[in-house]
Amino acid sequence: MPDATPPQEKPSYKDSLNLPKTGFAMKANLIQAEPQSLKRWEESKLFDRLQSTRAEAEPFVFHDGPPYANGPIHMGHMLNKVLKDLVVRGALMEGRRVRFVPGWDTHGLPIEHKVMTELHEKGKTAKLDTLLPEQRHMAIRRECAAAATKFIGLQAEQMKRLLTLAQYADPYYTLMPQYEAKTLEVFADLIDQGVVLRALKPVHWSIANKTALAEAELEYEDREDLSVYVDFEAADRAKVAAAFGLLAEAGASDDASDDASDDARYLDATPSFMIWTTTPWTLPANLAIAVHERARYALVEMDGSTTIMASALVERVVKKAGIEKFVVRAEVDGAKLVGLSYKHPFCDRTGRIVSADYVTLEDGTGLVHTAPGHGADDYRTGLREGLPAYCPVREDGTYDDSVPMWLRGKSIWTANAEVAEHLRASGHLVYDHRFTHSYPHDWRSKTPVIFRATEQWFIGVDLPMKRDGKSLRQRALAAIESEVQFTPEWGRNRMRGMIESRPDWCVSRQRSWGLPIPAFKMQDGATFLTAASVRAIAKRFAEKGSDAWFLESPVELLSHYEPAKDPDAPRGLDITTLSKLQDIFDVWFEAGSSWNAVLRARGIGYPAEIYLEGSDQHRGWFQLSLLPALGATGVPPFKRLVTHGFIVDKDGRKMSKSIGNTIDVEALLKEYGADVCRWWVAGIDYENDIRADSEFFKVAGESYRKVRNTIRYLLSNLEGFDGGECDSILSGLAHTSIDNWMLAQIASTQAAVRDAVSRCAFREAQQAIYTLCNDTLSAIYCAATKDRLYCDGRNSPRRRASQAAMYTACDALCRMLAPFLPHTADEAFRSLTGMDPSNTAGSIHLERYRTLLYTCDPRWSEVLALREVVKGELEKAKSRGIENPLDAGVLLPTSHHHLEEFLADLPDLFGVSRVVLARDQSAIEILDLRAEPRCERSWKRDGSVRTRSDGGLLSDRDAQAVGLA
RNA sequence: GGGCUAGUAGCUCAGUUGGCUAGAGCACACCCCUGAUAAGGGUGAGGUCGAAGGUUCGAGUCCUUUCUGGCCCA
Repeated sequence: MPDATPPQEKPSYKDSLNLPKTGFAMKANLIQAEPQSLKRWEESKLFDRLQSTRAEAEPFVFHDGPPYANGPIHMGHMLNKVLKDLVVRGALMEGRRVRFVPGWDTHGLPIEHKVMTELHEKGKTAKLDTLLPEQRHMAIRRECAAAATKFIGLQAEQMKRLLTLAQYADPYYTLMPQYEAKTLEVFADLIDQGVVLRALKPVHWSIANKTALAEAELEYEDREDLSVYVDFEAADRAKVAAAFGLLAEAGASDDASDDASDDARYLDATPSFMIWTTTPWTLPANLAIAVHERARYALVEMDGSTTIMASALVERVVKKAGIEKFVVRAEVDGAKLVGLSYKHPFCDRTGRIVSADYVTLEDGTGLVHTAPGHGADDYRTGLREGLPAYCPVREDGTYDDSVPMWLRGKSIWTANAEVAEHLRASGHLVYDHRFTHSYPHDWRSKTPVIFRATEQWFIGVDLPMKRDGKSLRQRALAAIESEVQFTPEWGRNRMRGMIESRPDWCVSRQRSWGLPIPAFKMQDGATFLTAASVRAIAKRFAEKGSDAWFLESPVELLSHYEPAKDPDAPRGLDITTLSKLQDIFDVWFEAGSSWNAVLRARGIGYPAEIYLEGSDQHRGWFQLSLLPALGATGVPPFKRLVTHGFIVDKDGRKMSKSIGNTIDVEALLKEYGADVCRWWVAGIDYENDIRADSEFFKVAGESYRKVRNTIRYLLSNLEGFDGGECDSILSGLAHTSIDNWMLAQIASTQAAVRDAVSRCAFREAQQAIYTLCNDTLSAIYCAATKDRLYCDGRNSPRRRASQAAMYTACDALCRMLAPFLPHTADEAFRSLTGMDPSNTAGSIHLERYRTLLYTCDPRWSEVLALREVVKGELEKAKSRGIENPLDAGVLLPTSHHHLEEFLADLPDLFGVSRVVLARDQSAIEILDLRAEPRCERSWKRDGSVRTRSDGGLLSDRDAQAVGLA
């Protein structure tokens, strides 16, 4: 049955309210909107305008470490680039002039190896090998340059998509002629300081291709080799005896008795040191035997000979050699053996026992054959012991004339057996056998690789520099100690340790894809390289690029060189007879010269305030920038080093493609947008490992939405409000008003954010902003002022004051958020200031922080504490049926009467209808107002509600607002 | 194997020089609001501080050992 009487028409006041309204959408739609912001900034030349409008501003020198251009960006790049952008944009908001030039590392083996692999797969390497060396270099270099350029383009687009602000129109690449020239100038400065030297160092060497190889070019394959146990006769029996606490021979001691039992005290045969090696061909280069100082060594008598080896290995060795009887005469720590000497079994020299901590007791004899010219460990030991990197093997794998006659000119591979036979014949061979092991091979020729000492260029870290006689190591340690700040602080220890223990820096490589070391060979075989000649070549490279090294003659290359003006020019120098050497620089030397090639060459400033990279760069870019810079300028290139950790998966394990736990940056950007990704980065504790999982970005997205919604709410209450009126309205604000309290919170938060950002404590800044949005604004201020904004007359002073406060808050929030959320902050700012879409020039990113001087009454902490207590009481009152706070009133006891000045705002602050300072009240009491009339417009029961002339139940305030006095 | 570093609620993190019942936020549960509404507010539960031992009146904090990760070397 249809209802006969229609529902009674009640007066509806909804239309008379000032309800929120804004064009700022709740849904961010970042995926579509961000590219539009990006386009607007690009078209309005935001970066350029920031340079020109701040020409006079205090510069902030910040420098980009060049990532390697060999693939799309990954999570590590995203982390690094966003952190850097927070630094850049943070400084911009402080009003600084920031010219951040993005850079790329373009030379080096990874690209060359990739290119060579591709050429190999296409069957083009054979053709390459038919070319003359310089043509071959050029062919490879052209391919490498194309590959590097391709990846730079890809990475730059991805970095821009992360909304990072940098001089993308004019980046730096290490392959640019100007950059190459500036790198050479650093090298020339180091030559001037006297720290560049040429010395031997073992490298992986392919005999088949007569070339040095890098680790990445090795393939490990099984190979059968000859393994030999060899006795090296001690040079001085007495000293060995003494080391083992024995006497050298019977009667050597005056007080020796004739007692036959004392035979045990005598060592009457000359003992040998037994070594083991799987490369008998390196025995001619043996210069030392290494022992471990803390390992035990035994003096063993067996089959008529006396031999020294590690105690732990005696049984195994004896068993292998098939020796039946043996006696351990004495034992001693390796430390006691250090310094003893021995006779080389077939070369006319003695060697000595040295200490090395890489000696293990897993294989062999515990005494390690050491040939500094043929092994990496051996070389290091040799450096420490002052032994030369002696290498009697020529580049074709044959011995030179420094070895005994019977080996000269022989190939090392045939020498393996011959050496063993020779040792057997002379009685030095204890045991030999053939065995199969994993051995490095040249990836191209598939032939076994050897370690062979070759001439290399070094930067000596212990040589005194001309400037002040200090070495690079001394200067670097001093800089780390007191001239550079570290974030986190432990970076200082880490880097100090690395500098203390680092060897000379080998800066030469035998490759194609890199900056040539501009050294020449003179007719007499001497090397020609002076500071002046390097500077002359630098000029030439600046004009022609470093390809000139492979395309031009020495005369052309040295066209800017004037021997007469070069005090270091060698006597009898004849440029026309020079030949070019073919080494290139370690890519780290190029990257490590960027402070000169970018900061100084472009007039940006020196040194940089901050270098910010992953913690792996303590050994990499940081250290290898510090050393050249200290050499060339005497001053560290950075005032502060900030490092971040590595991205690991949600279980804390490193990300790798093979495990399949990587996160694709491109996919993240497509799903969440850059602002959310940046919000995630801003919130992480970047100093340590950073766990990442796609789920975490959902959380960041939620947090972002909270901030966005708070801004949206502020904007929605500012419809038609003119921000220009803020100052005049707020100047009359009562010190005890909630508006003033909120503005004081904005001011202190902004101060905290600025401080945190300047310290790169982005997480701290982000949390302060989030708390401001979530607590101060959303939960407290906006909830409290909702009533006056909605229900007061549109132009009531109370409403206008809150609008002015909200405008100021929103404006400040945009500025605080600008570094973190470049798109959202700009979108909000443009909405706040009423910018037309056609206005493409205006942007938050041209602004800076505004000084906010608001402070609030100190009693506010009491008021807020009271609010917490009241919330608790209201919660309890729910059990009495008072579930809606607007059904409640609050009686405040006498003890709170000193808060009378705050009374006007207290009902709104508590969310209740009425607050009364009661007389003779001892405790807070919640009043049940449900029996009182409820205003049909504001839903408050404030005691003034009564029926008005239109028939509606309204409070006085609401009646006035709708014009019903 | 060495240097540096981390391990606190399901998750992300705070916890000054050792000092009250170890704090936030998110997520979760319950409630309110329905005039920020694919929003907003309130309340609550949740931790033997990686493990073991030690110093101390008292240890998340200091010492030793150890386990599990990370970066860089070897």
